[in-house]
Amino acid sequence: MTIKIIIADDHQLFIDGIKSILSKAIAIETIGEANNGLEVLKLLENNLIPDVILTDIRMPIMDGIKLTKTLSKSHPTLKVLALSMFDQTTDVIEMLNAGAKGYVTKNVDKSELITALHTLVKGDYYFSKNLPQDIKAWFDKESLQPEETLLTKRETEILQLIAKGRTSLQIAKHLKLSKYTVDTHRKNIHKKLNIKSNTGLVKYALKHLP
Amino acid sequence: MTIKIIIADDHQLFIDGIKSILSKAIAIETIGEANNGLEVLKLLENNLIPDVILTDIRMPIMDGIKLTKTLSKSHPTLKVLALSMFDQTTDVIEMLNAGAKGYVTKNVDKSELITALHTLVKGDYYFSKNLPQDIKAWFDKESLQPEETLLTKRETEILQLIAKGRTSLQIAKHLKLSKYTVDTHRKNIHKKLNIKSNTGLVKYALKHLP
DNA sequence: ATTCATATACCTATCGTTAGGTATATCTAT
DNA sequence: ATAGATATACCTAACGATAGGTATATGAAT
Repeated sequence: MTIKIIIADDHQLFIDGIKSILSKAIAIETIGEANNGLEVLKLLENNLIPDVILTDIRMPIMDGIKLTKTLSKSHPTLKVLALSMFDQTTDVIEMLNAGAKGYVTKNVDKSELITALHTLVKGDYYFSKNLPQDIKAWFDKESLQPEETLLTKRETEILQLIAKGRTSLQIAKHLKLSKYTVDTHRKNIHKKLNIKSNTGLVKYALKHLP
Repeated sequence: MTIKIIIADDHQLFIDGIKSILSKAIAIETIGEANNGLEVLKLLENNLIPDVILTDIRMPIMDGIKLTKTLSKSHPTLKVLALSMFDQTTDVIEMLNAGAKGYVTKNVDKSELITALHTLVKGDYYFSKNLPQDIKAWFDKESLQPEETLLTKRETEILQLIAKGRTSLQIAKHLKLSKYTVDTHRKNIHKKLNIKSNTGLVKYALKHLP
C-alpha cells in the first residue's frame, strides 16, 4: 500500500528536493505540493486526499500551525508531520496541540524522514532525536495540554519577572529566595523550553504568558 | 562536459534533496557534500575539486561567507553559488564581496537551480529573480531615510540583531565591525530609548520594528 | 514506603552586558 | 566652512547571565 503525501513548504527548492528523495523511496508517492497552508486546503477541496501532510511551520499566508488546527477538524484521519528548521520546544508543542503526529527537524537525513512517514501511517508518533527528551515523556504519560503543565508555578512566576527585566538578584529578594535558587530555576526553564538566551526567554514569555 | 559540484549546507535533508534533484539532471554530478565550510576545505585538500560549490550562507563552524573568502584566495577559478533562505541585501552583498558568482534563494525551483549552475560555469553571474537585478545599481543607489526615526539605520539594524538573540560579538562579525563599535551603538540605543537592559531592548524591538 | 517532581541552596569559571569614558572620520545641512 | 549627527574604534571595571556541577527537604502519587 503506497503512502500518499502532500508537501507544504514556502521554499520551492526544498519541496523539489523532498519530492526527489521520496520518488526513489518505495511505497511513497507525492501527490501534491503547496507553498503555504491555504494551498494545502485548496488541494484537499479538489479531492486530492493524502495519507500524510508533510509541512513546514513558518510559511506566509497560512502557517503550519493554523493549517494543522484546521485539518484536525476537517480531516481528522489525516496525519500531519511537521518539518522544521527549529527545535524550540514551543514550536513542537504548538504543533502537537494543533494535532500534528510527528515532528522532524531539517537536519535529519533522508532515511529518518522515510522512517517518520512510515511510523505515522502505522498510527504512532514520531519525533527526531535532537528534540528535548521531555516531549516524549509527556506523551508517554498521555498528559494533555502539555503547554499548560510545561513550567511549574514557580518557574512561571520567575519567568514573568525575568521578562519584566528583573535581574536574578532582584527576583530573589522579591520572592525571598536565594539568588542561587533563582538561577537554578532559570536553568530549568532553559532546559524545558530548549532556549538558551535571556532574549529567547523574554520572547517566549511575551508570547505565552499573561 | 559534466559539471562537478560540492554541496555545503548544515541541514542534511536539504543536501539529500539537492543531490537527488541533480542526480536526475544531465551533465551535473555531485562529487561531495559538507555540513559546514571547513568540511568543504577538507574535501579540496583531498584533491576533490569541483567546478562549482553550492553553499548555504549560515552554517556552524565556518559560514558561507568565510568559506567563499578563503576559496577566492586558494582556488580563484572555483565558482561559488550562494544558496540561501534569505534575500536580505546585506547577505547578497557580503557574498559578492567575498567572491561569490551567484546567489539564489531557496524558493527557486529545480530548473532555475540548474540554470544557475550552467550560467556560472559559462563564466557569467547569476541572481535569482527575486533579488535586486542590478547589484551595482544598489551600491550606487541612495538609500532613503523615511520620516523622523528616532534610531538611525545602523542602530535599527543592530537592534534587530539584538532582538534575535545575537551577542555583540556575533553582530560585530556579521556586520564586519569591531565589538567595541557595536557596544557603542548599543549604548546610544539605550540612551535614545531610555532603556537600560537587554530585556527592554528586545521588548521594544518586538513592538516597534519589523 | 519509596519514588518522583518540585523547590530550595550552594560553588565556580566563563561569557556577555552595562557604564564610564576618549577619539576620529565622514557625511549633511546651514 | 563649519557645526552637528552619524559611524567607527578602543579601554576597563563592574555587574549579570550561563553552564557545569552537587545536595537537601517536602509533598504527591504508586
